[in-house]
Amino acid sequence: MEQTTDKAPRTQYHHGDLRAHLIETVRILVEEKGADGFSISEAARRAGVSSAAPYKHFNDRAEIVREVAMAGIERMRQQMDEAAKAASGDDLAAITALGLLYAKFARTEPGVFRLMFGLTKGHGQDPELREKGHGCFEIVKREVRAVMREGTPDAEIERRSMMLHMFVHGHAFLEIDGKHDVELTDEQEAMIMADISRRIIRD
Amino acid sequence: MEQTTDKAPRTQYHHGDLRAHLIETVRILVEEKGADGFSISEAARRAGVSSAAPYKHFNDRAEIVREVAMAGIERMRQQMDEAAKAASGDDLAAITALGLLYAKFARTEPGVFRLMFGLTKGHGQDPELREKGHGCFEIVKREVRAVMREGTPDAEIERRSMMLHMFVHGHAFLEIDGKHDVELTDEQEAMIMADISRRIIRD
DNA sequence: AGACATATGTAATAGCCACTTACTTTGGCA
DNA sequence: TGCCAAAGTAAGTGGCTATTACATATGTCT
Repeated sequence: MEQTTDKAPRTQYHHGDLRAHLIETVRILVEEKGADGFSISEAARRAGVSSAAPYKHFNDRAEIVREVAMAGIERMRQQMDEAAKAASGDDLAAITALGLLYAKFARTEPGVFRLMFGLTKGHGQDPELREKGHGCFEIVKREVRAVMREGTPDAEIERRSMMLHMFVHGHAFLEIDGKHDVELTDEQEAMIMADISRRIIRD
Repeated sequence: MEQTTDKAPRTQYHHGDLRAHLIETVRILVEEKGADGFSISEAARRAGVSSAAPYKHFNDRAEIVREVAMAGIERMRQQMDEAAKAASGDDLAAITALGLLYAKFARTEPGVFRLMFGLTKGHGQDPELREKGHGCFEIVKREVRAVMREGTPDAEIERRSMMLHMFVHGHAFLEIDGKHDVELTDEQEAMIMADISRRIIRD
């Protein structure tokens, strides 16, 4: 029925769902070769279409990559939702779990993870990307509020949540960029994440 | 005497010091347009030489960019040295100052800062870059050791230093990528940096 | 001083890429 | 059934990386 095999030519003139297929192909290429290590022509070849075909579905290269980044944020938000739900209530467990998930996502999809952040100049201004990122941060704030004493002002919730985000964000990037002096085992990472959660949340 | 003006053709056949001039030109281009927003041809045009000239001094594009990143790390290390020296002894002041400097460097030279880290696939494996980065981290560890009680094991110094690095690294990237929900004033940043230093160092 | 080797420049070129234009095929719907 | 819009193709433009063959300057040795 569907022709999704890489590099194989189609039997039908029309692809079926070239747009979605290209986004997935580019996602794979981003992981294989990095965000700037592949060409749209290459993605088209893998999809079995001409190099002009992608431009029937996207204005330019940046738009395809942007879709891959958006899908990545969406994926992360879902995983964060699940992780928070699974550990909610247990004091700092949910916050620690969210931090570990952030790092795990970065390790699992380093290419897409990089895309979700440093993409390009002006990338941070894209309102849709911003909103999706905001959605992830809301999950963190919700869990932070849950473990802080009642009456804590919003600004303080925001401040603690930001501090947590800064930490896990730096950890994730240092790890996928191979900048850690010493590699952490999973246990050490879990210990550090629980430790920093306590240090940041508790007075 | 010297012809360094952009886009102007030289009067001499030989440039004088094209290698250094190109590194500086590329540094500027990296800040203006991002690491992948410019071409070596463009740098050559700005330097007033043919598009083939750069390849007399560098094997490929990546090598030029690498030199720019290296110079950036070196610049940051010098600034860290000064910052640590200026505040040393004052309990957590030196550590806070180092954190603030990290963020300030990222704001001042975001293009080069990105280069120094996420550059490309396999970038983290470059031994010379790693060693230079190591030099920066040694400054942090030295200051951490200075404020922790005597007899603290190396592993614990390393652990606290890593935690500090993770935090400031995440803060720097979230800021230059425009991902902070709310912008921090300089005062708020200084407060947060002092706060996290205390939280991470103190038991 | 003269001559040669080497360093450093240029022009021309190959191969790839992003993106456009003009044309073709196909599927859906009136 | 016939027609139109959607989605494909082939061919072309201009730019980029990198190479090759060639030109010119620099310095060193006698």
